[in-house]
Amino acid sequence: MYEVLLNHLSRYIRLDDLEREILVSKLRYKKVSKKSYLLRQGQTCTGNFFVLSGCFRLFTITANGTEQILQFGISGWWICDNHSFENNLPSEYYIQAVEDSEIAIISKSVYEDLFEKIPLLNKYFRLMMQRAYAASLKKIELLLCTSAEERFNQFTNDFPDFVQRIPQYMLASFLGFTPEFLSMLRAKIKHTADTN
Amino acid sequence: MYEVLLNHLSRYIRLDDLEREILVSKLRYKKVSKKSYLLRQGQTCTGNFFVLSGCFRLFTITANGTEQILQFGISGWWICDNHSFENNLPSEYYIQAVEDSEIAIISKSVYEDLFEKIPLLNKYFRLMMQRAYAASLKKIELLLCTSAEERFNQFTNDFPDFVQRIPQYMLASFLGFTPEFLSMLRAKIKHTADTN
DNA sequence: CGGAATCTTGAAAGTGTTCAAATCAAGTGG
DNA sequence: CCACTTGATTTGAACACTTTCAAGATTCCG
Repeated sequence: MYEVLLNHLSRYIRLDDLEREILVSKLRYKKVSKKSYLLRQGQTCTGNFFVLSGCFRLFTITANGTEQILQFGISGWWICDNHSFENNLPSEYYIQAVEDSEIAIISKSVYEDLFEKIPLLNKYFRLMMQRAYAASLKKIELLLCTSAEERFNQFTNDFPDFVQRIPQYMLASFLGFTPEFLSMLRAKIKHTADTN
Repeated sequence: MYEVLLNHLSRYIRLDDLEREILVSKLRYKKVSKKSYLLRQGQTCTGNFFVLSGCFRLFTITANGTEQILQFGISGWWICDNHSFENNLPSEYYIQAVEDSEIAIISKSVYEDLFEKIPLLNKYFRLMMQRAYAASLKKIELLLCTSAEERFNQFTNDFPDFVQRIPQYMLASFLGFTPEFLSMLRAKIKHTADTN
């Protein structure tokens, strides 16, 4: 049930059987059907969610009422509003399943306790946070240094299968432009491909 | 010498005297004069740098040859190319002092050892990475959801004193637009203020 | 003081958005 | 399983925001 998570953990830290047992006993498994929410704007984020399968998006609603996707979470990644989670504050974000998905939940109520019982988890989450931070910095660089067209091309090259999985309008939002513009890009690319 | 760092640490974890002593013995203090570099593109990042005083910028050179600032580091923040540091890879970034500064360095050679001797540091850096990650996510949101003008106004309101400290062209770069455009914004604001 | 770095100004050009309408795809209930 | 409704994508024209380039003014620092 938690193999994906346990495998993932073992790539960063080495837990003994007892620790693993404690961890598993604190986890909660959940099937999440497409379009349902793990978190809505205004709610406090009560869990840290590990994606076992499927896909989630973290988004906010902008001043002019449109959805802006900030992150996707797929198998092997944690997704959470850490700020809300840590400080018990209402979140600005929505976390929604893009596909039927499965997750492992560490809820707020057991989080601190878990770190006390398994101190090595501090190292694991240090590395996870570092990874997420590095990914965010890379994204900032992409947003600041490249045009919409370059971002689209690069992302399509780097994650061709993921691009197939999600609706185009979500991809456009994530990459920071409009669905109409993405449509134009696709038409342009198709055309240049045709004329070769 | 390291008060800023030790105070900062004590806000997140409680070290005993021995641990503190070990930590201090592994740190290296350095004065860094304005415009000198802690890291250059192509080099491997050999230290994790805590800013005791002063200010640094982390930037890259874009395809068209201009500097793009991704981060500032001021007193109380760590600055480092984690990706390069952890994996011994050449960095894409420059880290340069914006002012005469002082830093505490944890170098690569003692980093792992330090976590072994003081496991509690895993918690501290977990929280630091989480904080840096949250800040990055906030910045991504800002870049995706707001116009250049809004970004400028918001940043100026949130960090009025910091804005005074740095050259305008660095602020423009950090916020993701050109110095010329910033100049225009300032003129516009000045004008609307005058006509009130 | 002199030279380099920084900031300002304005016109022209580019990139991406908005809006509205048409087409296409997909999910649902009868 | 088809018909219907809703959701997603496409297209094009007008517009808005930001950049580019070039020149001039200003400030900083040795």
